[in-house]
Amino acid sequence: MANSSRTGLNSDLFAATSNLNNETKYKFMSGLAPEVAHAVCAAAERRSLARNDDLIREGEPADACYILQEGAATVRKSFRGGCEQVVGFLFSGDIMGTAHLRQYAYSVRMLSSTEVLRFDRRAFDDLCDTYPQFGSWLLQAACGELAAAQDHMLLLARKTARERIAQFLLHLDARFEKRAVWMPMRRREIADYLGVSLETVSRIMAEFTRNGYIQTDGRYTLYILNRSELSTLAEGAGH
Amino acid sequence: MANSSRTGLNSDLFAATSNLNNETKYKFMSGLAPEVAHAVCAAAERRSLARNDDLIREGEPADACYILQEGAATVRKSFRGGCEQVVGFLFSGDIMGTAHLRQYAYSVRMLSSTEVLRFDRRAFDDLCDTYPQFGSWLLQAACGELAAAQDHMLLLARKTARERIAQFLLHLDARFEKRAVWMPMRRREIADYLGVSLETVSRIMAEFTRNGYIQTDGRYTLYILNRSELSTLAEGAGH
DNA sequence: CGTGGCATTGAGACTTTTCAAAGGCTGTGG
DNA sequence: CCACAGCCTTTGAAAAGTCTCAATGCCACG
Repeated sequence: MANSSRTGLNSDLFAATSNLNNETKYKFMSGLAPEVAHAVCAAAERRSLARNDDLIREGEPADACYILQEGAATVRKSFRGGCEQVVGFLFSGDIMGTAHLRQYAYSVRMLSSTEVLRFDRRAFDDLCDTYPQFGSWLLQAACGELAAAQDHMLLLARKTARERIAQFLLHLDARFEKRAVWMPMRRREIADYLGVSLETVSRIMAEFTRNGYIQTDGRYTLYILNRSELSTLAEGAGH
Repeated sequence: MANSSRTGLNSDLFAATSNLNNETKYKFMSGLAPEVAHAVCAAAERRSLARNDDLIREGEPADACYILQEGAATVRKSFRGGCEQVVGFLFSGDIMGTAHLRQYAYSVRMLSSTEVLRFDRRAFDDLCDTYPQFGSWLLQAACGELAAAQDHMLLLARKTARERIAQFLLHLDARFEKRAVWMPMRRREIADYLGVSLETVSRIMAEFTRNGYIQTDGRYTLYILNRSELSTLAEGAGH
């Protein structure tokens, strides 16, 4: 199920370079000079987590950063005290926990069993000071995430439910080179992320299936049958 | 109209330190060591712009970064080819144009006459390499913006029009220390930013005025009369 | 093989949008 | 300095899309 060729969410950087430099131990570090990559690896500690484990909890002291090595996760923010809202999905290569304050600004909960690299915050800051290249690499990644966040805001602010779901499915598809798209998240989580009700997600995916745009195989596997029609829908035909 | 005590949008960093270190030439640089701040200033070039000028255009080569010194601006992304969508507002202290790619990912259009500091991209990168502290300061700012973007996603994904507008007005209010809130943007731009129609903005602001929560004086000036009631509304009473 | 969570489907209700028209402010030109 | 023109805002009524509530069905896991 887990698939090592997935590239990161919100990370054009990783996607652009993921086929190069496979000599480096971890693909997400391609782009860094070998000695920098080596120093970064040396500072990391491997950890394994199971589905539904929380790697990071919003509000707790931000004393470590993580890079997702294998698996998938949700980014959540608490909302009106009780509820939690999904504001992003993470896949391998994504960075987690680079807070600008003392506390984490969001929670990260695993969608599958995962492997992460843990960086002690102090060690991480030292790496930035010692290797400016690492710092600017991180800055690039942050700017990329910000750009992705702006795209998502646009989706949330202006698109219809149909457009949102078409775009979401295409994004997932683009992230996997395989024909089958891995969908480890629940309807509830997709709905939260896209700002619609879970019933609407269900209804529109049923509609897409009826129209022959997609096909599902169980809960976790999706096939895109008509990419161009979905693209047209996602861009908002008829506006 | 322009007001030098405004702090930056999306910039808790600036807000937190804006009352300290007034010896430094530009308040947004407090937090940086004096020699770093000096080097940064030396690399900057002042520019003035008028209302409706575009500082940055989406898709053009990203060969400079800017810091907004005085005034206000909108961040825009093109949408369905023709239209533009407002994804953010900028005030003094905010950083613009730190793209992770070769091209700018968004446009920046001025809402008022403004003063900006221009940094040649190469000079900017050199500063990052020479002064790791500057790089991490930028990273912090980027993480802060990302956190703000996530908050905004939450607003767009889950809040009602009434809640969105209440939160928006409170955010504007928090950014100014004065009693009067400066609102240089049009209804259309507020509506885009909040993901509602401009008529809805108008209707709900009229409702807030009827209820005695706010008071407007011309198009550009707003007074918050009942902060606590607006807070309750913004958090979504009754969910 | 049962049980509980998750997904699907339907019908009615509600918020918000769209379309349309009138009113008011702003800034420009005389 | 005043008047006018144009744009922006306000307000109303009807329509559309999405949500909520509710019941049924399916699948995975113990």
